[in-house]
Amino acid sequence: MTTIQQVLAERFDRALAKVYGPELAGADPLLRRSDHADFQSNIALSLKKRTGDNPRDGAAKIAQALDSADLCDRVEVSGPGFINLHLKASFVADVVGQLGADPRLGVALAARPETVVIDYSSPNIAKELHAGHLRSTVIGDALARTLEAVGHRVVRQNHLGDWGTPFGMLIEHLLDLGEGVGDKGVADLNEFYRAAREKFDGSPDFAERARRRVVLLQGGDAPTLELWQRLVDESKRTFRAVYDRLGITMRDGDAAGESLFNSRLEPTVRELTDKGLAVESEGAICVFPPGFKGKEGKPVPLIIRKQDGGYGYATTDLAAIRYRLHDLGATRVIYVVGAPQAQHLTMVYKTAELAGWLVPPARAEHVAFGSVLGEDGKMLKSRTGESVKLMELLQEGDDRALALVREKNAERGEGDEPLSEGELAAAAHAVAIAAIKYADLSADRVKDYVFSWARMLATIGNTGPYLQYAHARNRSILRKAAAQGLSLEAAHITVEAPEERALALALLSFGGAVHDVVASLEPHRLCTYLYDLASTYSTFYAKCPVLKAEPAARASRLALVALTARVLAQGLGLLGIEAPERM
RNA sequence: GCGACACUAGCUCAGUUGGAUAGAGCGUCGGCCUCCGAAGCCGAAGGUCGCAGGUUCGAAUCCUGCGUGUCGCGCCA
Repeated sequence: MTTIQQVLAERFDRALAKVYGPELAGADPLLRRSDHADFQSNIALSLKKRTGDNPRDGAAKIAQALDSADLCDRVEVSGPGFINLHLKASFVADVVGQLGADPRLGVALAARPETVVIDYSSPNIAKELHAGHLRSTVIGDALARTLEAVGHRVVRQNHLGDWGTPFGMLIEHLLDLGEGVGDKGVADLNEFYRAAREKFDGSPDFAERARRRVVLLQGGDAPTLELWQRLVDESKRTFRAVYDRLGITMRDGDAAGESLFNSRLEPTVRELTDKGLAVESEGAICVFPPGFKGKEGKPVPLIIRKQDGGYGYATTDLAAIRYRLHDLGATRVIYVVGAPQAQHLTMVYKTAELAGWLVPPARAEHVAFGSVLGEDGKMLKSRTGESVKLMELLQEGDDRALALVREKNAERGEGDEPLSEGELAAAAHAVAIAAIKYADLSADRVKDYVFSWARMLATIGNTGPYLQYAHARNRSILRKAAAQGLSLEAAHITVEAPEERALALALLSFGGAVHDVVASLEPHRLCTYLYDLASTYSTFYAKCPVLKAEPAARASRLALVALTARVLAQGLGLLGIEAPERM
């Protein structure tokens, strides 16, 4: 389908060619939604330097030359040189009609589909997912869904912490516990890890065994690998349980943990050394990407082989980015990782560039995010000062949401069948997930945010439940219409009332909002859009009766309602949030 | 010491990449259910966009300096 902006932009091209000649025809008309009209063009202001015209005169010339009789009721120059466009209702109606017929709801496919690798979630083996993993998991998943929706090939990568020195103590602890560990000993992973750590710190004997075990593991000793595999499998099982419950699309097959790169570490170091990028320094082998200065102005190293000959995370990260670019064929590599790692990641990219792995159009991007804070303004912790397990967080969400849904269900009016116990539980779960995810996604991700059940579960304001409510209320009308035998298909849409026009224009902005997220990797832009759509719809809902309207208006409004339901459900879906029929 | 990020209404946050009178929500105050789900809608009050310079027709947005806070800066990830 064509968008309003496309149609207008084409007319501006022609007008610019007419006024200033073909060389300016391609200039961006800078079309924006406006408080003073439906759209405004800022083109005349931006052209001042190129044409010499003062913006008001230029705007007048362009407006005069603009062939817009079929699109606009009025085109006027205003302020310092804005061109205000008041669209004809018939034009808006025509385009929103096309939107209704478009299965993609105006979300254009990417002109150039890419292979995009998204590194997100990335928990550690033998530790449970906790609140610290929430943001990466939720944001990464929303981005994965959104990029897929515009036609990119998305490769999820769960960069599990499944290798390295901690596994010495974990395996020895597993051996100490003996048989039957699969069903009991590892069940509480946090406790398992804590106990292993305690022994490691407390017993030199145990610590020595652990160190020897690490050597066996890295040497590929079969019995050791078997034990390691048991830990990995058990951990993955708990990850899967959390992902399922939270509605995360990461699957077992997406696991690409540190162990995957074990065999590539030595070749990676060799390649970097051969290329002259890595040098010996203080007994270690390091890359010093230019432009990074630390204490006392000394260059900051990426240590790719430690003094003791071992490899650290820098080597793994380099092997991983090489794998993603070369083996997976990515042209876009996205890291959904906390903001504190910004410098480290930049150094990795720089090194990958110098090594000739990361070359345009391929690029690597850090989707940085801030911390989840408790109500005390510090990092979210449980009462006992430990990290909050995601599973427990999700349970609390379900409990709180169930109380909320139950309370609202009791207030239901006549003719509105109460929800069954099963429906209540399902709705509560959907609401809880919406609350948690939306709170995480709706603000600029680089800032910290305070985790507050009261705020995220609020039924008014910019929250997940508010959007779900708008959708559910909307679906209620459609159910009633269907029960009356009214058709939602192929209705001729008209936009007469201002609320209808506002709703139509809001619906038409969906594709743009989705592509904003694709470009910026900032899901909150879609949230802001959806909240605006839901608000606009709520106003329409209050002012424009649907089922009680005259047949022609009723059919048109029903089509708008149906379209709104689709956009809300689709938009929430891109964020990983369900839109229940009833709640 | 060097660097990154943040700072917008009492609180929580937007601000379409330099455009018109800086917008929402919460909270406060005041209206709206004989009418499609009031988990809603409408209205009011509320601002030195951290501070100071600069760039230009125009700056919350770009540049410089400063302040406050958070986080990094060699063998953890």
